[in-house]
Amino acid sequence: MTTTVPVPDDWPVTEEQARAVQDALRARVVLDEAGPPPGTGHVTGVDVAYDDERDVVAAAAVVLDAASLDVVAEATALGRISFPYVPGLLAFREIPTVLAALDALPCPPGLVVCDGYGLAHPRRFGLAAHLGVLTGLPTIGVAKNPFTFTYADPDTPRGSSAPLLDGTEEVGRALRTRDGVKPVFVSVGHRITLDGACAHTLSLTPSHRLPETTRRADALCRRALREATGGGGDLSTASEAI
DNA sequence: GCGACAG
DNA sequence: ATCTTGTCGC
Repeated sequence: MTTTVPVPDDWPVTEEQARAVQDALRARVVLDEAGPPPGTGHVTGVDVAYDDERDVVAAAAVVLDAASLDVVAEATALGRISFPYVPGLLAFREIPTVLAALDALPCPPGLVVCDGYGLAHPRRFGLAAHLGVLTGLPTIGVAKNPFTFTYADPDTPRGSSAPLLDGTEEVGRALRTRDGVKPVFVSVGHRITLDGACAHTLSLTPSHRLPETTRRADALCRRALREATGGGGDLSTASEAI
């Protein structure tokens, strides 16, 4: 079942308002917890796909058994685009629909793995940190690009890593998940350590560069978007359906 | 001022 | 993110 969600009435409209929300919420990030042990319990991937023309967002949450990486549960949600894409403000574009997908799950999500950053962010409050504070769940961010940050190329073998730096501050880690393949960029979201976040990322990448959580969530939200728009029906009825 | 910039 | 063909490789 795909649930539908409106943009909250108090959602920020300007970039200035959005930055103020980040500055207010970032004090609530919890950084003194070890986080769940890798390979146990549930791990949930969340991702979002867009159709800017029709103003539709589809989000997916896919729960995996952390040990087997089998799919335990999944949910999707549809919404309207709640904010334009602005580097540093990605969370305001994704969070309402992602929260709806998480709420629609029939079981606890456990650790949530986001497609993007946590503390590796201009104001140390990226998508994963924001989602963690709003849900209270442990979260990590695994991004495909280094954003504005710098890093030295990790050694060739899978498991090698190098600090992801904002100047001299380590805000995350460039982590090699496959031999000789471009690393992913891991950062803490909420209620977990950076070492824990990297251990989970390696546990979720037995055969691909990106975590299985991200891969499953990406495939599911694209399918949900296709079925809501691309599938059949004209543009107006597709929008009315939301 | 200009360019870069998670998704 | 999204627009897009064929192609190399596990």
